[in-house]
Amino acid sequence: MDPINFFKCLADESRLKLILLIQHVESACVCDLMQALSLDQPKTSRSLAQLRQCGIVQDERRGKWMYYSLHPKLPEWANEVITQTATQHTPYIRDALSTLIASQQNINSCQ
Amino acid sequence: MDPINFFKCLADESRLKLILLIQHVESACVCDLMQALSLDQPKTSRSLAQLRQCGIVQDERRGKWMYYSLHPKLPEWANEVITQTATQHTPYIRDALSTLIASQQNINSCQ
DNA sequence: ATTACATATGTATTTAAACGTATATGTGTA
DNA sequence: TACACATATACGTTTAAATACATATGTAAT
Repeated sequence: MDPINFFKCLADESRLKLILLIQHVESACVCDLMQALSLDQPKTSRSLAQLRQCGIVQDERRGKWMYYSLHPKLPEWANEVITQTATQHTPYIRDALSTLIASQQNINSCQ
Repeated sequence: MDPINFFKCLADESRLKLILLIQHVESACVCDLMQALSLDQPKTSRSLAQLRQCGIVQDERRGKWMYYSLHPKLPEWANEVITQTATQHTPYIRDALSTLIASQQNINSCQ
């Protein structure tokens, strides 16, 4: 994991919020994430792709949906950076996070 | 300290190395830093200015020289991010760090 | 096989960041 | 006051990143 590339990923509002959301909920599908952050579909997908290429997240297909989670092989220092950022910036994603959790609990989510 | 801006600062090789060097030696002047990293003067100065504006470093004039150190009011989470990065990336700055330490010990430094 | 839906990618354009060069500021010294 | 040195900033140019819109892929259901 190249530190420059890693920090570039965190240096963008959409990507940083995606990371923080994903680390809070363990795993989330693209449609729920784009809704929670009010992002359009290509932007969400591209942002997640960049995080995936960098090794920050992994994806997993379940039927039509792609689920993203933090990459299990994320180096400890990177994990620590994300955790520190998450604990200090909960307000920063509060609304998005409750939207996300709500739609995950909704059985009609991603209909 | 805005996290996006903070991570933008870390997302550049010169700036990240400057931070890691400064963190290791407590305080360093611009001429020693530019030498250690083989950067030209305007680039070094600009990079440090950006770190200063973001609140990551502080500067202090001593005669003709400007000395930079980590900002004492750096939030704990940011400090932790820098520390984690530093401990995991010592090889990344090893050569520059020994050059820097050598020129700091040299009485003719910054002549 | 066709259609609908979820997600990914291509491409052209806009926007922002980095860079190089020149110049300005600020300090110590002759 | 004039000069040399250390550092900072201005400005035009290049390079890279972000964005919008269109289209492609891949899956499930009819």
